[in-house]
Amino acid sequence: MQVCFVRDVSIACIATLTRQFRSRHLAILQRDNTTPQRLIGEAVNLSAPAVQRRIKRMEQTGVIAGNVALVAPAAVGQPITIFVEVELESERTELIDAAKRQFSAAPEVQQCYYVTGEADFILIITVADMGAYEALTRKLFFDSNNVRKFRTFVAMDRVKVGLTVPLPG
Amino acid sequence: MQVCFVRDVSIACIATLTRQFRSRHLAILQRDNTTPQRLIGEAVNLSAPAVQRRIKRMEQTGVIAGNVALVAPAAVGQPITIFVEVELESERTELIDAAKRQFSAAPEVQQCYYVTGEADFILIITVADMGAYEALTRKLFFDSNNVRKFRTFVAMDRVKVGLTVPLPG
DNA sequence: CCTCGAAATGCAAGTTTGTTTCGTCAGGGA
DNA sequence: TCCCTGACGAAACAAACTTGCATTTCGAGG
Repeated sequence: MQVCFVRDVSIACIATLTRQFRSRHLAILQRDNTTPQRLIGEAVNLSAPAVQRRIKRMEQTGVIAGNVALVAPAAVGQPITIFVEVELESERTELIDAAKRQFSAAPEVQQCYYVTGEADFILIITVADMGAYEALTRKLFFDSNNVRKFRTFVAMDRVKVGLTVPLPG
Repeated sequence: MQVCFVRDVSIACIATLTRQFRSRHLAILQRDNTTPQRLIGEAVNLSAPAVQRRIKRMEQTGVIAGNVALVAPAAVGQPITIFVEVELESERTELIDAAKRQFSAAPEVQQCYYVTGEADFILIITVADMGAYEALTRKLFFDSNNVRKFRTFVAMDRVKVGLTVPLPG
C-alpha cells in the first residue's frame, strides 16, 4: 500500500508530519497554556510525559519564549492605546541604541520596533489618559534632542490583539 | 497607635493597599503565569488558596483575559514582522466593520487596531518572507475595493515585544 | 543487509501543585 | 446588638507535573 516512498519524499513527509504535530501542540499553548498536558496529549496523539518533555525542550531552545497572563488594559485603568511613529534626527548607531534603551525602559511602552521606511521607530503605548501620554511624549521625545518628529495614532478599537504566531498545518 | 484614621482616609488607604497588592500579583502573572501560587503568596503576603481565588476572580471579571505561551516567530520560520498603515476609501460603518472582519480573519495579522489620525487601521503582520507578504497585500488590500492606500514598515529589530500592561505600585 | 546509537516514546511511581472544604474573623446594615 | 457578606488560613483532597526505566523508532555506518 503506502510503501515505495522515494527516500527524500519520505523524509520530507516525516518532517512535515512532525512539524504539523508540533504546530498543533504550539497552537494549543498559544491559545491557552493552562491546558492540561493530558488533553494536549490526546489532541496530538502523545502521552502526557512526552508532551511535557516537548514543552520543556521548546522552552530550552527558545521556541517558547515565555508563559504569561494577558491583562485587559481597561480593567486596570489603562484604557488608552497609542501608536507613535518616531523619526530621529540622526541615525548614528549609538543614538539608535540609546533610543532603543530609552524607549524600552518606559513601562508605558508596551512594544517598540526599529523599522525601515519613513519612520525609525514604531511604539505602542498604554496609558491611563491623554494627560499621561502628553507627559510621556515630553519625557521621551521633547527632552531628547534626537527626535525630529513623531506622529500619533490613537486606537479607537483594539480589533485584534495578541502575539500569536501563525503556524503551518 | 495606628488608630484615629479619618474614615475616608482609611478607606482610601485600604483601597490603595489592595490595589497595590493586586498589582504585584498581576505583575508576576504578566511576567510568568507558571509561577506557583505558593511563591506568589509569599510575594504578596497571602496564602495559596487566597491567591488561587484572586486569580479565578480576575479571570471571571475579565481582568485576566487569557493565559498564553509566547512563541518566538523566528524559531518557527516566521521571522518577518511588518507594520501597515491602511487608509480606506470610504469610512462607512459597514465597510469599516467589513475591513475589521477581513483583517482579523487573516492569521498572519497578529494585531489589528482601528485608529484615528492619518490612517484608519494599523496592522502588525507576521510572515515567513516578503513573498508571503506580497501575496497577503494582494489578498487584503488590492482585492478589496475599499483600500485607498497603505504604507509598509518592515521591522529590523523587535526591540521590545509584549502585551504587558503597566501597573501602578 | 544488518547493527548500532541517539532521540523520542509509553508506562508507572513519586512529587509538587492546584483545588475544595471548613471554621474563623472583620466590616456594614437592619 | 445581631446577622450577613466577603475574605482569609489550615488542612484534606484531587489533579497535574515530573522522573526513572524499558522499549521503540529512525538514521548512520559497517
